[in-house]
Amino acid sequence: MDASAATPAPGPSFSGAESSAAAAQPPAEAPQLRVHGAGSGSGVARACRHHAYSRKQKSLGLLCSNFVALYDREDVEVIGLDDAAKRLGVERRRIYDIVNVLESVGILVRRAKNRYTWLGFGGVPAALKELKERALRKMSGSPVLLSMEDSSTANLSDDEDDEKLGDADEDAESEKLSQPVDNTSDKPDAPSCRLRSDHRKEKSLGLLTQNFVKLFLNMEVGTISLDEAARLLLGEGHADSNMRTKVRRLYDIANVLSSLNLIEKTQQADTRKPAFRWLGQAKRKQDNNVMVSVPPSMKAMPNKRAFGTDLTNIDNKRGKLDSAAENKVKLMQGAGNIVKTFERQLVQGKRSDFVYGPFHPAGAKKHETDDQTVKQQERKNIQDWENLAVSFRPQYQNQALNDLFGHYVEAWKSWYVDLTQETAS
DNA sequence: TACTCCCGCCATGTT
DNA sequence: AACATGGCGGGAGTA
Repeated sequence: MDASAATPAPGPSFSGAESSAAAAQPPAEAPQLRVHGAGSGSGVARACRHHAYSRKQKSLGLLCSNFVALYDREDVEVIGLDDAAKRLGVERRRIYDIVNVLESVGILVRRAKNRYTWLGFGGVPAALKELKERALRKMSGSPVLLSMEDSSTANLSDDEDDEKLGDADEDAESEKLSQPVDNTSDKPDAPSCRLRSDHRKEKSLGLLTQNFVKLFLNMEVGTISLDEAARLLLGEGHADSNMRTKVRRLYDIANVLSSLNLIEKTQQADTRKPAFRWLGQAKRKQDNNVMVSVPPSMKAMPNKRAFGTDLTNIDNKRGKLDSAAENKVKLMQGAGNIVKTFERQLVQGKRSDFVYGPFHPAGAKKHETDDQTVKQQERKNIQDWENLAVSFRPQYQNQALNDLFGHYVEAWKSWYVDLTQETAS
């Protein structure tokens, strides 16, 4: 049976039926699970009672918080997906989402089918470190700042997999971060090169999560909007549909990461555009949400959307599309994007929340954008770029990076010039 | 209206 | 074949 079967159908559903009635019920001592709400303890929880269907109560972020609340305890070791789904009153499918993200940041590990081991927040630093290192490693061997391991993914467009089959790009998802215990090595014929199936994994939520995180870890991007992130991860020249899908996934991921306090939602000071800022301090979120114990089956709400009967993906052709436009993503372009983000922050100076990374360029003061002429500003910006170039470069420890940076600077500059010309016209 | 993002169909992978 | 995973995108809630 599939997810739907595990779905606590509206109504009784939770009758226990399961092995241990105990397990079936949110354990009394179990941490309280929360429900989003404007604080008024009353309303929200009950809300569902009255067809006040609230999306927020079902958000992945909240689910994640509850998941963590449920398992972040000493005595927890093994986590069963079914059990989790049951306790949290959601369908299995959602648990996969959560678990994939959590695994990506080292909070748990998949041990076997249906079985995960809780590592806790203590596992995060190491996971992040590993991510960062991996990216750096890759960086030195690839022309793009951000590990392209997956960005390539999409670029290779959805159908011409294999292009990167034997690629030296090894690890990519290969390690999928974990999987230590089972499989991996046991693959019957453990082909040394990637399987076509990897193609699928390349788009996994877990991998996407890691790359999203890397964006922060390596780029020192203070904040980034999901569009930007998607663009960076995808590379230029992608069908809108691709973009939209990626962004959707990023929303999912961002919500989970937010609930872990790894990132936080803010706004790009200038554009007002929603964006996320890296916090890096994974921990249980302590918001003032109402604490209520989650009813065994939260799905009791009448499904406004009448799912299940819906024929959504009719004609769906999963792998399709993308007329595979230009699969060849210009690496420099990728870099250019990264820069754009960075540059925008610099240029617009309004970004009070921009945080430079460890290699904070001494000369890159954030200039306050008052009302002086744009021209002046532009001139100044260009200069800043130069300063940046100087102050940045020495920071790189390895030569490859160093050279690499040179390219970027050039690209940035030319990009910037283009931009200003464009705007001028 | 645009932005968010839940939901579950169904392809793909595993046993 | 049955079951486990999880990509994906429609379209409903929210702002």
